[in-house]
Amino acid sequence: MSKDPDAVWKALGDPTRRNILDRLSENPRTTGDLVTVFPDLCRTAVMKHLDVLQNANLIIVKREGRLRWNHLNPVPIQEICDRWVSRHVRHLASAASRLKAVAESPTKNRAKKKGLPRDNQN
Amino acid sequence: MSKDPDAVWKALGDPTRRNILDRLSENPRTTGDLVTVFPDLCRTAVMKHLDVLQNANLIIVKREGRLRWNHLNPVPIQEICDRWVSRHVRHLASAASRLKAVAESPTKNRAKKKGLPRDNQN
DNA sequence: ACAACATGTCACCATATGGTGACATATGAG
DNA sequence: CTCATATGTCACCATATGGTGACATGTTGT
Repeated sequence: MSKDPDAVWKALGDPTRRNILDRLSENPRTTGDLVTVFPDLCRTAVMKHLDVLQNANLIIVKREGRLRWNHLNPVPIQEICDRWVSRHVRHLASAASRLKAVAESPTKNRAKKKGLPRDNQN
Repeated sequence: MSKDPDAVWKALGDPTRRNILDRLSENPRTTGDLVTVFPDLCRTAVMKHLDVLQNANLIIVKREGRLRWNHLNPVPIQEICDRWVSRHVRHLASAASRLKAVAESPTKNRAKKKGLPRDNQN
């Protein structure tokens, strides 16, 4: 369903948009309602953010008369998280232990290049 | 450890930086090595990305002589994912089922405003 | 029908961002 | 010591981005 992870990550990179998604995760809201949530922003700014979210498939928009209802679509978020975690969980673990080893051995104790627990860098 | 989730999310919003993290999750690499991974980018561009990642605490930098080693710090990623998931898992579930209900009931069948499974919009 | 309400669209703007080349500095190798 | 290697720093640039106000369009309520 999420065609473009890049668009999803990019959309999540902005705090206002994450805040919008927070609100929508509680219940759907009309655009006008969301505008009141951000009194420091003008309406069109909020609409722009919603546009980004819609293009990233993070929200589903339903028009009812003059009301535009915005619904959270949780699937892309779950997808990128799952994908990220499944890709990295073993790597994350080994990276963490490696990081721990680096942190615990002072730099000056290192041999020149031999015996380092590092893989080929080239 | 991750002082600023905004910085983490923002850092993850860029595909090059996510790619860098992918590589570092396998094993640490020197800056020069990472530069060779992105032959389409000039060195300083890669360094800029690493700077963003470092400022977001997503990598730990260790200087060894003229080599700069970059290590993945998996903690902030795990933190924002955990926080995001824990905050939204129940909301995500209810939002998903609500979305499903919206998708399954044609718009014109809706009563005016009464009986809608929506909460107070204000 | 008309006014109020809600949203859509567009042009503009200041700042941010991802990228570049050039110069500088530090370390390593011979 | 000199040269090679690796990185640091800076200024610049084109494009992107988050924001604004104004005008336009569609729907609802009276």
